[in-house]
Amino acid sequence: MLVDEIARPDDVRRQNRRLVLAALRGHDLLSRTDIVAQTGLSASTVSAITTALIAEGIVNESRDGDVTANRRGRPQVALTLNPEIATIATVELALNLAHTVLFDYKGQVIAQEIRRIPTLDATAGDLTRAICEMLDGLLAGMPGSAGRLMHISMGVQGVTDAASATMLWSPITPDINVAFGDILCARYGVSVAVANDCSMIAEALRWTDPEHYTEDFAAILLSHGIGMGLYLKGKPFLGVQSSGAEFGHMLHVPNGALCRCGRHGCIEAYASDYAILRRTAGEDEQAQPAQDVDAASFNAVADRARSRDGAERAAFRKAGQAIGSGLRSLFSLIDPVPIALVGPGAGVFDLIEPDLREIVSGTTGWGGKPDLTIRCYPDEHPLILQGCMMTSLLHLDTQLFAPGDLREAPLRRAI
Amino acid sequence: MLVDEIARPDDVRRQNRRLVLAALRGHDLLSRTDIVAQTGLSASTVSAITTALIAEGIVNESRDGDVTANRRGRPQVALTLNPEIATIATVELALNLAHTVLFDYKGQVIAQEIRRIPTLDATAGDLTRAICEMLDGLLAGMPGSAGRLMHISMGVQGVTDAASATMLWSPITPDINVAFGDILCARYGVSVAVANDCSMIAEALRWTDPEHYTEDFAAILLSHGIGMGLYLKGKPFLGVQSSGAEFGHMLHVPNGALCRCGRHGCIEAYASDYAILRRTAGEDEQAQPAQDVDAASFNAVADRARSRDGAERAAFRKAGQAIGSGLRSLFSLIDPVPIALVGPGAGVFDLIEPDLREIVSGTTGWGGKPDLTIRCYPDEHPLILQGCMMTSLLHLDTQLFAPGDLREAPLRRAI
DNA sequence: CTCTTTATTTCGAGGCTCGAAAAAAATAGT
DNA sequence: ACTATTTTTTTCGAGCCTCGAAATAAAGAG
Repeated sequence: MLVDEIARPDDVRRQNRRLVLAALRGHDLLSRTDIVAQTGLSASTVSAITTALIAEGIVNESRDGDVTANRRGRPQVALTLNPEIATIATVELALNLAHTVLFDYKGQVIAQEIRRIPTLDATAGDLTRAICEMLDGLLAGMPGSAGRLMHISMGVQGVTDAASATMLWSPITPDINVAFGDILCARYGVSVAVANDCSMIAEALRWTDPEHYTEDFAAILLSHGIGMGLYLKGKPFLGVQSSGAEFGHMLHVPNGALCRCGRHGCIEAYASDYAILRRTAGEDEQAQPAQDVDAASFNAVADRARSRDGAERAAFRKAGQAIGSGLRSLFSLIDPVPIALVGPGAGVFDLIEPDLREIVSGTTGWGGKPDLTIRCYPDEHPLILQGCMMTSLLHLDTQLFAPGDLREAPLRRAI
Repeated sequence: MLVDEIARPDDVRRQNRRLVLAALRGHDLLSRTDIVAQTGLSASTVSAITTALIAEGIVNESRDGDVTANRRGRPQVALTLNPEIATIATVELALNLAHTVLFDYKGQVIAQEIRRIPTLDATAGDLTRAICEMLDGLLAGMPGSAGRLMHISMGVQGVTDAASATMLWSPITPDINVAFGDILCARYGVSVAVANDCSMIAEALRWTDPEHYTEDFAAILLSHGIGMGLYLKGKPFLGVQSSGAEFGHMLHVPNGALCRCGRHGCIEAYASDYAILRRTAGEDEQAQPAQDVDAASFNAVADRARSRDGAERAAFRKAGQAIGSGLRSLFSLIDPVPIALVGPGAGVFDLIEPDLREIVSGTTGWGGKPDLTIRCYPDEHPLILQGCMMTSLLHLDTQLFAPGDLREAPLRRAI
């Protein structure tokens, strides 16, 4: 109905606990006084909240890390998140690749495994079996951490539904509607978040570079496919059905080139690696997209594009136009925001930048700000990993470690 | 910083008051028991809140409107918003038209004036002068209401910045960056909301037809220009700089037809009335857009398009393709949502629907739901009016009538 | 005129935040 | 060595809030 949520007195405490945990998450070592300064809460409230957090084992006093030594007055005692209160696991699933990691509550790596899997020929069963094998192995190797597993975050290439923690469609495997969330939840008894890898990248950027990526920004992954992770008003923007912002499948040319999604004219059909190679090879726009493009041949094409003005350079220019066209439409809807380009395509930004900027320029027709900030991150994997980690840790901070819920078993998957 | 907002105990009461007022706003006559059922609050809390609201004069007990007559037990006493506690004013500013209305707190019209103004030749000063004259006249005619004026909402054609309550650019007048908010705020001493007319339409739909327009939907105005009002997750979506979702200026054809905004290839340059007439007249795509298109000639073209297959019909088909192309991109970003088409363009929907649907079809490449709901509302003015009204009333409900703030003078403009 | 039924208010318990005062724990000065 | 000063942290009481239970109010039914 129209009724929003009803507020209860203890919601206040929940919210302020979140604030304290967020402060601690951002700064590792903080005294109570620091927390007062950061959050704006009163000293009494911070005292009450921190004593509770310490009693529950979520936060530790760390005497050795003395923040302010040799000053007059009672010394501050530094607080820090207790790394051993929880373990989380992350899974990155990409083309021919699965990467699982175990982290502690402070975000330090406990153990990890990278495995090459022929995903194009793998069924949903194959994939889940491999992932579970890997997780089982990690947990078995770290018996101390196994019992403390509290959340799993998964970043996958493809279209996901966050609400049902399902991978709806992915270019890396023929199977569709794979309910990774339910499967992993059933096996490990913890809540599971499944999201598009681009959402994870956005999450990572927000935490690693809060200077530049604060309230509103977009991370665009230029790789095998074209995806986007979007932050609006300081919150991750997932689509209405929470299948994410499919930047790569905005329409660039009506009835244009064949896209891997089966439709025609998508941005991806001009700007992804397969699109660039298809054009470079002189194939028809309607030719079936390659399922896999290896980095070597992509880089070879980029090198040729840089050395001489030919079909290669033209293909990258087309890519720049496609992305620029998408950005122009995106900016019409949500106003210009800082853009992060991530993945192999970011490594060849010099080849696409001029055309991209030409199309985007004059975004605001009535004379608004025309400047466009773009930063490039050629390697997407560390960002995906970190995004998964932050997703899990933030889930613990906000959901699980809210008062009262602490001891309840997390039976359902996460939002 | 990263810190969200800090919660205090009285925030709880504020939120729950909002809930009670929202229930009353939606149902006119409600007993305390009804409110308990609607909101989920306890009877004690509802009792406490309603007695406070009655004491402050915001709510009235209405004995005559007996909800449940002739039943056993103590009869329920109906509560209703007190229409006389506040007056609000709305201003609709469109091409050659200004429409001002005074409403009471229950949303009933007190007085209104419609005035035809040659806006294309009017300066910002002319416009504000006219608006103030009209408002002064209405307030003078209703001496009882004048002192109770508490908010003004303005819906204008063009690009607005809600945060600064400014009209950044508008097709109806040459002047730009007109700070209507500051001007009206200074003159009447109340907070002022200035928004795009399409946002107002969305607001109105949400309240008049909550069945169909709940959490997520878009209202697209097809008229002199092409605009959009968007609701996401039950909240109005204004762009990052809160200049709104400029659907009409998404890119349809790179380097395409000349748009009134000065750029090329915008959807509006194909789908607005001036675009259709330009094409019908056989003019070049790059010809300067007409500043004003009268309804009669537009309808004449539509009639010809219906009667024979010629340039007219082709123009409407182009319009359908442009809108369809925009919808396809929009749906890629935010998933399909119900669409309301509003304004003159909605009256000729039969002419654009086939092409529109053909382009949109297959929106979700991976096999998601393809169904697209479109409803048409040929007359935009009642919706704009109602949207302005609801914006003001909701502002009073949520901001002004929160406890503690009641007697403070509203000196700044609204968000 | 009493009984039953339903609506609303009152009252006490248990939260919460906050400011002021108290306690704790160090350095500085004599 | 011992007191004064300074800074951090905790404790305590006031003033919010919601809620459940009990009390009160106001009808119709018998």
